[in-house]
Amino acid sequence: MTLQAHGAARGRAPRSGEELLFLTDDQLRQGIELMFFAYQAFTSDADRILEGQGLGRAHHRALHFIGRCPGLTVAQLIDILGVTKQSLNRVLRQLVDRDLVESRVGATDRRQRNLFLTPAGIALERQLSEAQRERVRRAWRDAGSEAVAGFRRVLEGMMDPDKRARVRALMAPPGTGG
Amino acid sequence: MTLQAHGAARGRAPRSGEELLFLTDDQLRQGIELMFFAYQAFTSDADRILEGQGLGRAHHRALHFIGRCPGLTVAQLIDILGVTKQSLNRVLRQLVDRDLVESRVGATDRRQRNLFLTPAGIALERQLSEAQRERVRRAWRDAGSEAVAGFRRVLEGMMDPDKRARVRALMAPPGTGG
DNA sequence: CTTGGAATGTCAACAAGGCTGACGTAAACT
DNA sequence: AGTTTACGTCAGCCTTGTTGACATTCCAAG
Repeated sequence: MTLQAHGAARGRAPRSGEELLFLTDDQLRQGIELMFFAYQAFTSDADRILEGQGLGRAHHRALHFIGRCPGLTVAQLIDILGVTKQSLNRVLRQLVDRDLVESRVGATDRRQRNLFLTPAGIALERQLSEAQRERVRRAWRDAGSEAVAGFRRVLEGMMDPDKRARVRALMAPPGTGG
Repeated sequence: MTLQAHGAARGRAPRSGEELLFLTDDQLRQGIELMFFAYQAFTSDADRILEGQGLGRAHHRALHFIGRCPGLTVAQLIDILGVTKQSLNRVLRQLVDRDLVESRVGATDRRQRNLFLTPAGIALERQLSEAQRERVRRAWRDAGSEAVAGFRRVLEGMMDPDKRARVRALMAPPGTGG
């Protein structure tokens, strides 16, 4: 498991100041597996809570982002989640039926629907994300702040640039210039 | 529902030597979202290749780990993937039918099946993981080696300890003591 | 040799959660 | 007035997960 730099030493001209990363296929594969295993563990917490409640991972994701951005529109949520409106709509309808989410007609544009969590929705979302937060909190605490910074940089770098930009714009509330 | 670190400064006794992380709910939530978005991007590459081929993400995962650990048994693969034998068996049968995977009767224990990639399987697995490797490679290169070390530490820390141990044992070939 | 249990394969039925296509409605834009 | 946009919805399909039940094969213990 120890990352051997397999082949010959090639292309090692050191980048000025920065050390050049020597990335073997083996190391990259380990990174890929780490993503898989970490995500598997990461989703297991909320899944456990949701099971038997008639809700699933899809509902959790919707609850999360509605809680995160109260009033966001259906189209925005579709873009974030990367699903079709039909798929999201099924989930959303179930959440509204259970009084976890409220869908209000848009104020300026009345075609739009602005989504909000109800008190019950807020409570469930808190419960769900608390499980995940606890896992992330522990991992971060054990890894240290430098590792956390690296974690963030790498994960951000893995996103598609345009998606990252759109998410940034949505997540950052309007008045986040300073 | 505890968690309001927001307000007063409490529990701030600095850990000796190590800097104490101030983990607000907000920071943790950002970390959670980062996991979601990065994983979303991360899986999209292989998904694109697989679409229309009659294969899906489940097949990719199986191919990956069979390629990684040639000869591993069905039970080991079930443990790695965290699915039922029925679910895995369907995927495996499709892979065998397409001559991407070979299932050999175990040498020592003939109840077991040892799984291997065929040449065609190796080719497909390479193509799939190359897409993912490219994404990871770019993210790592842009982030620098320290960030990569942090990325790894945090993701490893997110895994369940027993799962991590089992995976380590499986992934490290028998003679990886030195 | 018989029997129990472990590892595996397989069939059936079902559910969650994706997808496409088609259609409807209301509101906004031009 | 006509077109486009945002959303809801119905119908049908696919992948991939689940449980339950049962057959097979083989190792190991009695």
